[in-house]
Amino acid sequence: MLTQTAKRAAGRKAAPSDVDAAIPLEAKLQPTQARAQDTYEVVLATAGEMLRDIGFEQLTTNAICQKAGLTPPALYRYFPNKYAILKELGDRLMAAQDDAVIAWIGAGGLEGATVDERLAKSLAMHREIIEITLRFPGGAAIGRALRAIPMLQRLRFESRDMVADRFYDAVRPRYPTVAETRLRVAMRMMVELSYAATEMVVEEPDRDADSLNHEVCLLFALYFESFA
Amino acid sequence: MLTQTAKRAAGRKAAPSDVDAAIPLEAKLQPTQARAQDTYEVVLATAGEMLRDIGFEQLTTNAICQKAGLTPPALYRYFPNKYAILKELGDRLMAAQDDAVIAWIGAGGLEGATVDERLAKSLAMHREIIEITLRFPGGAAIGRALRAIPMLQRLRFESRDMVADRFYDAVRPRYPTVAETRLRVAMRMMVELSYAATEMVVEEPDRDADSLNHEVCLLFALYFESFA
DNA sequence: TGTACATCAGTGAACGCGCGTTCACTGATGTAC
DNA sequence: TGTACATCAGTGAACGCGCGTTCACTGATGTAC
Repeated sequence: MLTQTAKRAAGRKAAPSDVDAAIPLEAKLQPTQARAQDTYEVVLATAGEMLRDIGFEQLTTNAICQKAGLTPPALYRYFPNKYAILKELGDRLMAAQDDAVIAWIGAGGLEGATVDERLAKSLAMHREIIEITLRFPGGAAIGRALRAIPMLQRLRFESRDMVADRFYDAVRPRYPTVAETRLRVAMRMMVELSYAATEMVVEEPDRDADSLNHEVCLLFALYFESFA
Repeated sequence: MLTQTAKRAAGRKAAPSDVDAAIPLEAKLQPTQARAQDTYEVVLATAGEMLRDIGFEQLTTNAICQKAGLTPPALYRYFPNKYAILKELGDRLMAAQDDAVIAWIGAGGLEGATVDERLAKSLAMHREIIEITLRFPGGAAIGRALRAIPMLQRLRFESRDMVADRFYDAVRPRYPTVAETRLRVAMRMMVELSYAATEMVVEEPDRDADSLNHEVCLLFALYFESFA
């Protein structure tokens, strides 16, 4: 059973921009039978947990198989190597976050009569993203892997740039005097720093998580005011 | 020949907070003779370059030795494993950055009569940090490793928290009405997001580097205004 | 509705490679008198 | 100032382990008639 997010991530796999990678990252076969689907999912779920527990450097395909109760050839039926597994996890996490942000923009998250109102909305969104990441098995570790592994960096950049474009589209009409280049750069910076803020909270969730969220949202709210 | 930064990094090594790590990260022996000092440094320099070229996952001690023109036992004389090398590189990069920021605060970087003046000062500092990172062999890759490798994360957190404390000390008298807890959280957030902004620029140095710097500094300048 | 066959899914066992690491040793440098 | 000795620095060669990966195979599921 695929979730909406998983389906979307699967859809991304065919993107031709990945074929130039030296190491293949795409799934070899898509599972067709229900049993195979389970295997595919259990590999990902197990990898996520192990990523959280031991980090992606210690993560090995053999260890995933052992913990998942599979033999290596079963894993290799679907994934050419461990990076393909990380890529799929990364795709799904990014997609889950992106979907939430895009839905939030679509629901008027950026609109609000007063600064306080806009601040409250963005705070709710930040909390939601953190919630999504914490609930995702190995979410924090996947975030780290997306930054650290060169072949996954592109994924992160593409996700960020796409979200930044949506922000641009949403705020463009509101600040007609700001130059396009500047507004685009500003949105890209804001999205990147929002990611960083999310990671900061999920890496140390017991350290002033909500105060941090609050300050981050205030930071951006004041910045947005300056465009008006 | 040790630079100031290197000396300071070496001084940190004795910190007792590291002894509880399962994998030893401390240098086994400090080189005494000049020839040994060269070996120590060439290992670090080579590791930095390779980190930049292939990433820390592909980095192996054997490969470092081969590229550096050494045999493995020479490396193992000083470093117990590859993480110790990464830790030393991380120590040095963090120290170089921290030194610059602390010097900047000490020279009145946070002071200025107008917003524009303060903005110009912080812009100069951000540019300097980026310059330091780009000039450091494998600087961007070391930054990634500091985020991604669990045993190096602490290093990054300690550096960030220390710098945040310095910021706190510097701005505390200026904003007497702001609660201590809040001001500390705010400074920690600001330093973390500054790191993220630096990494954003060094990862994609050709993409609007200076515009990004400018927006980041504006972002923080406006935020600081709100405390007054 | 049952049977035969094709395809899908997963197993058991092992492979070669290269990784981190070490042993026994030689050569270089420093120092005491 | 030279010699003897101690210590420091680095080498050559190899080790065992576990990693990613594959081969030949069995069992499960789906489908045509």
